[in-house]
Amino acid sequence: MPSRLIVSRELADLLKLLAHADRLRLIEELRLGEKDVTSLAIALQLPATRVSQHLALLRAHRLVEERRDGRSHFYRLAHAHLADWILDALPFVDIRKRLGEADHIDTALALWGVPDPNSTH
Amino acid sequence: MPSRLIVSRELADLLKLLAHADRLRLIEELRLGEKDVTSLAIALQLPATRVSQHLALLRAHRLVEERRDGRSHFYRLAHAHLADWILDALPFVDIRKRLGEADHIDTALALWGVPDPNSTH
DNA sequence: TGCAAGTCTGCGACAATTTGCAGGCTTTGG
DNA sequence: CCAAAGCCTGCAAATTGTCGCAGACTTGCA
Repeated sequence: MPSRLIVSRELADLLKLLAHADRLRLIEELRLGEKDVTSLAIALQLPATRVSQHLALLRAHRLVEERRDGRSHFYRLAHAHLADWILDALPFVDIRKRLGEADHIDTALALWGVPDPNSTH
Repeated sequence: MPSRLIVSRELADLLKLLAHADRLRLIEELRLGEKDVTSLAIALQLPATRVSQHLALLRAHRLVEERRDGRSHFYRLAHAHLADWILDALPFVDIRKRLGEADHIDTALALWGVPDPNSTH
């Protein structure tokens, strides 16, 4: 019954794909909608070549989808909730890195334009 | 304002830590409660040394906590919802790997003893 | 047609991770 | 005290991932 092994391998592949600061920022950057490679490169202050390489990886695993318009290639998230799911991991980040700031998580969420859940009910 | 960069790096570190099939299986194995190293090694069919090395990593990032009783070292999840959050990622796994099985996700969940959410309401 | 903008892919050097093995530490039982 | 059980750490080889650069491809425009 190696099914659990197979599933854990697939999950590990997915997490490996996401385990890179630039790719995480790309995904969060696409939270609000599609963007082209140049815009993403400017927003993240990265060379367009590297952005393209990251997007190629995300695309190979079907996490983003591509649309071409003229010379530009626009990318969007294939799963609308992927960016949310990633931010759900913030509580698991080592507490020692969040020192001195009890509302660090909310601050981080606000940085990505996520409304504070504590103020919505 | 490099805060977003810092947060993305912390998240990437966390994901990197989780991006290993053995460590994922360890975490899922601890879902139901604490276990000692030998039990984990037997359950996962891995050499105890490797299990210990994986646990050391998870421990360094405060994802698991250790309790010593005699010669045995028992480990438990530091965050009760970590295992759940990981399984929430199953919908993002490349659809091509889930061929021919529409309820593959539920099957995977059942493999780890998670009750089917579709049958609870 | 020619050229530039925008993006992609291949390749090589460099960096990080994984894994088995050897040895060490602590506890239990005699 | 001594030996074995249970676990941990350090180290080196092998594997894997990253990143910059060079070159290619397509599209828009003159």
